[in-house]
Amino acid sequence: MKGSQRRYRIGEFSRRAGVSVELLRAWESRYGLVEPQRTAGGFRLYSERDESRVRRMRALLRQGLSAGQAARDVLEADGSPRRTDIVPDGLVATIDKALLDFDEPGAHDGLDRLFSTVNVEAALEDAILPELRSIGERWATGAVSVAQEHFSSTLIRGRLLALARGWDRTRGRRAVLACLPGELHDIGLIAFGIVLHRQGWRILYLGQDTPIGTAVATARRARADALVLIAIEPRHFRDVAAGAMDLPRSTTVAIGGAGATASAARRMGAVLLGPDLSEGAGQLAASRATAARV
Amino acid sequence: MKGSQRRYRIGEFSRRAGVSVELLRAWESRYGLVEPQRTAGGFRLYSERDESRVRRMRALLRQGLSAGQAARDVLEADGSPRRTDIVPDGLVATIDKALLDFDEPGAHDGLDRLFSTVNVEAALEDAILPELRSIGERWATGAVSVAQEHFSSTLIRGRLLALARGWDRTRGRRAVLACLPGELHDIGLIAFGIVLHRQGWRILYLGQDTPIGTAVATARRARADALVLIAIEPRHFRDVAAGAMDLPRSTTVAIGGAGATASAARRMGAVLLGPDLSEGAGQLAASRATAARV
DNA sequence: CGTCTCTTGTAGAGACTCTGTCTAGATTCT
DNA sequence: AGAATCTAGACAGAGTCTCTACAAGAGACG
Repeated sequence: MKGSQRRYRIGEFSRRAGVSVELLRAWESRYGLVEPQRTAGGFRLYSERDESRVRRMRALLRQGLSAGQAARDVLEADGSPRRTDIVPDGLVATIDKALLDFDEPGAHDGLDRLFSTVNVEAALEDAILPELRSIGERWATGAVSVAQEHFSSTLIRGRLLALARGWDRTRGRRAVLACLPGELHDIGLIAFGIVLHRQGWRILYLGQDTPIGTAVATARRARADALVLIAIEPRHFRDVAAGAMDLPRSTTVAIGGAGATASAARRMGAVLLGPDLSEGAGQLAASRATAARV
Repeated sequence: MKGSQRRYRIGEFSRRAGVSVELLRAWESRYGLVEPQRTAGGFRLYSERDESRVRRMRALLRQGLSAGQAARDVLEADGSPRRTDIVPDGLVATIDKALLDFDEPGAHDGLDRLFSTVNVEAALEDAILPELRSIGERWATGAVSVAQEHFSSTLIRGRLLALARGWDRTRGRRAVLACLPGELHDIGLIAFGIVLHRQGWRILYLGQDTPIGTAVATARRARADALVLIAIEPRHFRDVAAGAMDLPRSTTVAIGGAGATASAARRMGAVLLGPDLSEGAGQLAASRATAARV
C-alpha cells in the first residue's frame, strides 16, 4: 500500500492545508471531517487522507456549499457511511413539539432528518417508539389530548407503513404478525416487522384486532415460519385453548406486548419476546435452531 | 443509486436559481412548489429537483401564466404525466386477487399501476374505495376472512397515508378531519382528505375514534375553516348537545358517513356530505360562501 | 366605470442557527 | 523551560427562520 505514512501535528498540517488550527479542530468536532490519530499525550497526527478531505472541503466551500453540507458531501464521497445509531441531540424534542403542535410538515421534516442520519433500527428503537410511549404516558396523565395522540399515531403509522412497503418481497423465512387488541402496539408491531424484514424475513402483516384463530389459520395457510402475536391484555393469551395453536412443528410462535407472560408462553409453547426490537428479531431467528432440535 | 445529492441553503440557491430568497419562501408556502429538506436547526436545504421546479416555474411565468397556475402546472407535471380518469379493465380484479392472496408485492404493483395511469380522484373513487367496500361486504357474508380484510385495509391505509403526506403544507384553507368510530370510514376519510388537499385545502387529520369534544377543540385551536366529522352510527351525532359545537361562525362543520342524517346536520348547523369524494369537497368549498352570507 | 376581493412580489421585526474565531487554564513535547 | 497543543466554552456576525404587513395589479360584479 502506501509507503511513507508521514503524519503531521496540527500546526504543520494547518500550514500545509491552508486552514487555521482552530478551524481544523472545529471541523473535526462538529462534522467529523478529519480523523487524526493521537500521540500518547493526546496530540493530533494528521494523515494524507485527512489532507485530501480538507482539500475537498475547501473546494466545496468555494462552490457555495455551507460547511455542514460540504463536510457531509466529503464524507459521503469517502464512503464512510455516516449513518450512526446515535440519534442527534434535540431531534426527538423537535419531532415531539411538531407532533403536539399538529405541525404535519414539521413532523415529517423531523422524521426525514431522523431517517437520513440514523439507521432504521436506531430510529425506531431510540427515537420513534420512545416518543410514542412518552406521548402515551402524557396522554394518560392528561398532559396530551386525545387529538394530539391520534394525530401523532396516524402520522407515524403512515411513515412506518411507507417504510414497510415491500416487506413481503421474496426472500428468507416468512413471519405472520398480528396484534390482538391495542393501539400503540400496532405501531410497535409494524416497527418489529420492519426490523425483522431487515434481517431477511418476509412479513405478512395482519394488524390490530385480529382474532387469534384467524391469525393461526393464516399462518398455517401461508406456511409461515413464525407467528408473532402481540397483546396488551394478559386475558388474550390466557384464554388460548391448549390445542388452539394448530400449527406445524416448523412454525415458531412468539408472543409479546404487555399481555405476554412467561407462563402464557410456556403453556402455548411460544417464545416470549422482550421489549427490544432487534433482540426480539434475534430471538426469532434463533428459535428455529431450537425448534428443530426439539 | 442516487449521485451525490448536493444541497444548498437558501442564499446560495437563490443566487443559482435567480429568484429572491423571499420569493422562494413565498412559492414554497403558497404553492408548495419546492420541498427543501431542513437542517437540524431548521434551515432549508434545496435539492436539484427543487432547482428544476423553480426553473420551470420561471419559464411558465415568462410565458404569461399566473403564479398559481404556473406552480400547479409544474407540480402536476412532476406528479406524473397524462392521467386519465378511466380505470383500466381488470386492474381492480388484479388488485383484489392479490389482496385476498396476501400477496403484498402483487398488491403494491397493482396499486402502482393504478396510480400511474389514473388520476388520484378516479383511483380513489372508482377503484380503491369500491374495492374496500366490496371486501367489507364479502367479509360480512363470510366470503372473506378477518385476516384478509385486515391485511387489505392495512396495506391500503399505508398507501393512502403515503399519498397524504404533506397535506398540511401551507396553502389554502384548513380542514380538521376526524372519524368518530368505525373502520372503513377511516380510510374513506383519508381519501376525502387527499381529494380535499388536491383542491387546495390544508388537512389536519385526527383519525379514528376521536371524541367529538376534542375534535371541536382542535378545530378551534387550529382556527380551521372547516371541521369534517364522520361516523357510521347515527347515535354519535344524535348525542351531540346543541351548544357543543362551540366554534366561530367562520368554521364550517360538515358531517358524513352512514351515521350522518339530514336532521342531525340541520340540528348541528352542519353540511351533510354525500358519499362522493369530489362532490363532498366541492360542497365544503361552496359552504364558505354560504356561511359568509348568513 | 367604480368598488371589492384575491393574487403576488416584497419588506421588516425579532428570534434563532451556523460557523469561524477566541480565550482560559491545563498538559505535552523537545 | 518554553513552544505547541489540548479541551471546553463563549462569542459575534452573517445568514436564516417565521410571521405579519403592504401595495400594485388582475378579475369579478353590479
